[in-house]
Amino acid sequence: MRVTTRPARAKGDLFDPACPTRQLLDRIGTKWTSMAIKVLAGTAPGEVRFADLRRQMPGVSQKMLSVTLRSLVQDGLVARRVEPTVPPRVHYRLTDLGLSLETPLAALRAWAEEHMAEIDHANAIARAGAVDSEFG
Amino acid sequence: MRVTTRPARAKGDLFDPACPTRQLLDRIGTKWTSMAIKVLAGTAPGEVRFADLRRQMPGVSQKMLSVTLRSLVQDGLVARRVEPTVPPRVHYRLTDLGLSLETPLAALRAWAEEHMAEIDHANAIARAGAVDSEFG
DNA sequence: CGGTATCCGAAATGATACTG
DNA sequence: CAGTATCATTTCGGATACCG
Repeated sequence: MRVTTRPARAKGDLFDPACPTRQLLDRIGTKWTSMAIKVLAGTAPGEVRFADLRRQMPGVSQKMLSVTLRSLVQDGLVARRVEPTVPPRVHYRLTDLGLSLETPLAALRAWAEEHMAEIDHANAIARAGAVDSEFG
Repeated sequence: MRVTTRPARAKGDLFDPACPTRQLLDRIGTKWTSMAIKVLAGTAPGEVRFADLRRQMPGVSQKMLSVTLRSLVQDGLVARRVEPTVPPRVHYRLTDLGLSLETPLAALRAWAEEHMAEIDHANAIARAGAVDSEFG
């Protein structure tokens, strides 16, 4: 997953340099990243402030939102703008690159909304089977 | 990420029951899941044996492949067939559900292959900036 | 307001050894 | 061959406290 530091690239390259998918999933697979992108995409091309973003992401801690946004900014997916007022106001928006990621991500969301019930059902069956075997 | 046990659903539901995307990313975001799906999709509708699968996934340990496949089977994305020979031969293939997931996943892979260089570049810039500030 | 630093528990992954 | 069990390591994420 790796949200915080990003120096583990060298290790990954050792056994599979040609797998950008894994690198991408390391990013969007973190707990809050895809949700942040979704909210930012919903606001695009407008900007959102830190506190607003946090309000739209129930359960996220201040630290994790900060860490998530920092990594997105570092990856060039999100742009950060600071108003030098006191207190400062910080605005976030998706870059063009970030927006282009929204398309395949939205497709994945659509699949999830359409099929997660089937996955849940499969898990229920598997759970029931495990219980059955305990009765046997 | 959660590949092994799957009882943490209750906790997630507490703050966001309507987010199947997170649940899906909890699954495909694990280190080996998406790679396994990719290999299985490349072989579909045929089957692949455990050892073959492992050979096509450089770096995966026997344990992690086993854990990954078990979770995919439990989720109904992969079907498992055992030949009762000695030694036994176990075959894996994507279910229809798993195959349907391949489509949005392939879109994500395409995006990754097309744009990861830009992400790397953004990271290089960010890295350089951090170095610059140390010179300042 | 918008962070950062630190500590801690939980979870993922890997190495190794053993089994049917 | 295809696992499972156990142990050790790494990383993630949350809580808390402090800063400009």
